[in-house]
Amino acid sequence: MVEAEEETVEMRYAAEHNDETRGRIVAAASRLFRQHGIAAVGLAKIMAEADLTVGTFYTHFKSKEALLQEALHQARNEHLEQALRAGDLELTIRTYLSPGHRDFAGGGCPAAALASEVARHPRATRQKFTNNLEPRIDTIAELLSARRGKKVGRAEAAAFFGLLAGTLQLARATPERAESDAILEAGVRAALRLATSA
Amino acid sequence: MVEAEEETVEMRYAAEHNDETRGRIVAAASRLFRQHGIAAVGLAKIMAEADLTVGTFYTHFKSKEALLQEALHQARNEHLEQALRAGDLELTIRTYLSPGHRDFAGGGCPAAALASEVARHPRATRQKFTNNLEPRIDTIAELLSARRGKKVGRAEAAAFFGLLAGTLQLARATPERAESDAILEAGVRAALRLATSA
DNA sequence: TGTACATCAGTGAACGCGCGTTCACTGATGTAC
DNA sequence: TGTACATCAGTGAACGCGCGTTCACTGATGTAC
Repeated sequence: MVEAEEETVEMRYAAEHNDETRGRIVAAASRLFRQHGIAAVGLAKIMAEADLTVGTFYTHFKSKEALLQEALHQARNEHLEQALRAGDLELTIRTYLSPGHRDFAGGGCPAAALASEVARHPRATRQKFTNNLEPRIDTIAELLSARRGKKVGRAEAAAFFGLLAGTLQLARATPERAESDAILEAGVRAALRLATSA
Repeated sequence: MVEAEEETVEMRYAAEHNDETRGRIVAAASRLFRQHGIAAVGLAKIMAEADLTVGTFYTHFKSKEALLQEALHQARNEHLEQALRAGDLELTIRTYLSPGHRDFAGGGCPAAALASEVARHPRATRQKFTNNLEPRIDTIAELLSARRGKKVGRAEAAAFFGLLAGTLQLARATPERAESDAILEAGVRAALRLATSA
């Protein structure tokens, strides 16, 4: 048998067309999952948000779980990224624990919105979730190290991040707005104290 | 018209029988909600867990939402309560951020398990959630005040509690056990530092 | 003490609905010639 | 440059399933007499 040649017949849609559609689905899912929770959002709603019908979903993804993994991989919080990129820990804290972030979960931190739900999903999904968090936590570790003048490890940075995510969640669950605002402000003070202590 | 007399015909099951059944349903719901999430647990599963059939659910509750409110009202974490009652903040922290608590969400803290999901429920439900947390947070405020030798308010205690809940959630979502354990330990150190700082 | 019976907790089947997923089909795309 | 046509993204209806909720019925309970 002679070498089987790769006779790929090239007659499909431009690759960028599919990428663009796939990206629209992931973006819609990422936003809707964070806003309403994973179980509460159906594929029909996601596809409608991406201006498509349900049927074409399986052209792009193997299952809802696969889409979730992709959505967790891609989820970004613009404002937070910006503050981290600027290397400004105090701005990061104030941005994270702001009324804006509290009231706009759809574009916010995936950890605050989905951590407890993701914890009940398959290992592969949890892995995508932590992979997404990892670079952010590493950056926080660097910023904490610089502030304290002493090497701060990843686990310690994760605990610091836990303070931010947990406090935002409590603020979101608190029905009284004034009380919720107070929790955010107290969270900022606690985070700053934790960032600077010996 | 003469005064309409209260001619209550007394011919029903003993009140304690109904209370006992209702309590069994709430206990099952409280455990299952914390373990698998609210949306993921159906009434049939809850009623089966309470050794009843679905049909009788509406004899005891108006709706699933009403049961959820009751379950949030009743949810207790035995070990944590004990540590708080003992007035031991360090034991409270170590109990909360323990592998046991991480691996046993069904009997654990409702905030760590359900905060982000409850945040998307009606105001009345969120109120029940915060009502449940309130005495615990007040106790933490007292313990923090004693440790720091300075009055610590409720919002600040809530932020401290956010650190515990958020860190436990990250530990639960982290697939690598060693990494998860490290996050819990770092959380304990961070909480202790936060508890004692000026 | 024994019996008749009103109450209502509990049963189990059914309701409409939205879910994730499948599938036969349509029609826009872009290459081949 | 124009046309024929293979590909496959997209459509829309259907699948079985479990959901929350309803309801006609059953039968254990415990009081009345």
